[in-house]
Amino acid sequence: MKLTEAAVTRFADMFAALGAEPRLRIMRLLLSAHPDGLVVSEIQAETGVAGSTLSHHLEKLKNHQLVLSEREKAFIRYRANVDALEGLLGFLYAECCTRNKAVEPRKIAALGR
Amino acid sequence: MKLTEAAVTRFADMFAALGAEPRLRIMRLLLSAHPDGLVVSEIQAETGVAGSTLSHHLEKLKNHQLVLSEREKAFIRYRANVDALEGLLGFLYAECCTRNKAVEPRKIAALGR
DNA sequence: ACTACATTTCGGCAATGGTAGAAATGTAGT
DNA sequence: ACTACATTTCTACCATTGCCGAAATGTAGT
Repeated sequence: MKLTEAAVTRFADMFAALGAEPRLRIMRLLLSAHPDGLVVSEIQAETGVAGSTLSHHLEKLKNHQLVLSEREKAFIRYRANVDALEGLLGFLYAECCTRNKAVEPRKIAALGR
Repeated sequence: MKLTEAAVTRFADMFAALGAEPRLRIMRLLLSAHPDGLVVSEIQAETGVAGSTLSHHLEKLKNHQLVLSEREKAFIRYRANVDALEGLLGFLYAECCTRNKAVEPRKIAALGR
């Protein structure tokens, strides 16, 4: 269970990366084009955001493993990292309902004092 | 398909709500205690965050439908809104690979690569 | 009504994040 | 080498957000 300590931070960052409208749009765009992906100029044409802004968003998505990129001649192709997405979405439910009926509320409340 | 215009904003906000470490912790805590949920003081005891801070986080989660709350005597009980979560997680993949299945001569020709 | 407790609201501060123009870097074709 | 194009870095600005102590509000028991 100690694994989750660091994991929570990592996954929170991944959720945050998806938590900005332009980036969520980009993510869905890349998913719709999966597994081929798209090059930056294509993404820019569809989203209409400034190049520098787009680059920052892509960098953030990449830093948090949500997308992968590779050079392709003069272009750079981005694609969704579906494995990382699976892990992210699964994380939330990982311990779902594990406490069911296991502990009595009063005892937990009393722990803080 | 233009449903997604407004939806992207809404879901981005939901992802953003999960994109802060304390809130992700709270969310997982509530999920682990699902469907019973927890009252605020219990959440506070486990997370250790200041009461006012916790209240803000819970408010944000609630505003974006990620949690539900109801009064229970002097306490307020929060529980995870699993339906909303389902919708959120499903949203990402909603149009996954849709471009792939569209018949495009160029892509079909390139399949051999 | 008084008291104790649970939770939220208020006020303000420090840090982060989104944005985009301009300049820099990388890549390919001629 | 020169030119055109794709993408990123630099820089700066403005808005948002997380944080918490103190005060206010709500709730129940006596």
